[in-house]
Amino acid sequence: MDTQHYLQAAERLCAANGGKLTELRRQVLELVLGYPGVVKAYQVLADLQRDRGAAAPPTVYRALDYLAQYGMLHRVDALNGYIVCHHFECSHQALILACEQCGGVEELDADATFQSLSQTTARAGFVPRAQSLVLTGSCKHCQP
Amino acid sequence: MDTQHYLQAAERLCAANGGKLTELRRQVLELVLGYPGVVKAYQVLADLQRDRGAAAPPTVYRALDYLAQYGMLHRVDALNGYIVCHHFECSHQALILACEQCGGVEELDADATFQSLSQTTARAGFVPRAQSLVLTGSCKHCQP
DNA sequence: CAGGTAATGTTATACAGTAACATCCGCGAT
DNA sequence: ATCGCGGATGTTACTGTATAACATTACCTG
Ligand SMILES: [Zn+2]
Ligand SMILES: [Zn+2]
Ligand SMILES: [Zn+2]
Ligand SMILES: [Zn+2]
Repeated sequence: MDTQHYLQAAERLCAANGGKLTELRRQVLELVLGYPGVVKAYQVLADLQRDRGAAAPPTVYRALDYLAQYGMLHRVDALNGYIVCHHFECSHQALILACEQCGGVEELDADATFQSLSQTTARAGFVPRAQSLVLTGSCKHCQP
Repeated sequence: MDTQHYLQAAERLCAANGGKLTELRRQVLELVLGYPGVVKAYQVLADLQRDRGAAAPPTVYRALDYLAQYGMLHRVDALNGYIVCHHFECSHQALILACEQCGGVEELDADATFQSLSQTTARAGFVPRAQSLVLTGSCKHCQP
C-alpha cells in the first residue's frame, strides 16, 4: 500500500470513528511514515518545527495519541516511541517485534498466541487494554 | 513467603551472581515489597529520602536496575514502574497482568502462551530480550 | 450572525532517566 | 600496615518525556 492509498484509508478510519484526519494529523502521520521503524515524539516535534515553524510538545502528543487511539499508530512503551500500523483496516491482533539495536519493526499475525493469551487472562478475570502486543529484542540482523 | 525469607532468598540470588544485597539494595527492595502493586522510581526515592535523609535519582535507579537485572523486580514499561517478583527462585516465564486503574499486579504461569510466542518469534529470527511479559488492562475488580 | 464543539496554540511545569565525576569502602597483594 | 584496585554510593547537573491549564481559532449548525 503506497502512501497515497494509506492516507486515504486513514481518512476513512477517522471518519468511521466520527473524527477527521486534520492537516496536523496527516502531517504527523506522514512524518512517522517516513521513518523505517520506531519514532519518538520529540523527533516528530523537531520535524514539525522544521516543516511548519513553531510547534510545542502538546501539539505532537495530541496528534500521536489520536492516531494511536484508532490504530494508525502503535505506541511502543519499552522504547517511548511510535510505529506505523500497516494493517489497521483488517481488524487484527498484531504481534509487534521491535529491535532495540536498529529500531527496526516487524508486525506479525499471531492468532494462536493471542488465543492462548486471552484464555489465560480470562481465567484471571483480567481484560487487557491493548489489542496489540509489543516485544523488544534483537532482530535477525542484529543478533549478538 | 514472608519478608524475612524473601530477603534471604534475595541475598542468595545476589551471591549466586557474584554480587551482594547491600544495605541500600535491601532497603529499596523492602520499600518496593511494601507496596501491593506497581511502584515508581520517584516514589521509592521519596521513601528513601524520608527514611535515610539525602538521596538522589541515580541512587534509586541504580538499585532498581540491579534488582531488576537479576529478577527480584520486574520493570513495567507501560507504567514506568517496578513490581516485586515473588518467583525468582523457580526460573520462570511469567505473564504479568498490571491493572491500570488500581495499580494491582498479578503474576501467572503461562507456559503455553510463551511456547506459542517463542515459536512465532523464532520464525521471524527474532530473539526477545525480556523473559517476562507485561500486559496492562483492567483487573477483575476494576472492570468498566 | 450567535452559540457550541472540536482542534490547535501557548506557557509553564511535572515526571522520568542519565552522564560525569568524586568519594568511600572492603579486600587481597606486596 | 598500606597500597592499590574494583565495586558501590554520593553529588551535581543535565537531557528527555509527558501533561496541566488556559487562550485562541476553525467550523458547523440553528
Ligand atoms: Zn498494527
Ligand atoms: Zn535490528
Ligand atoms: Zn516474576
Ligand atoms: Zn484493578
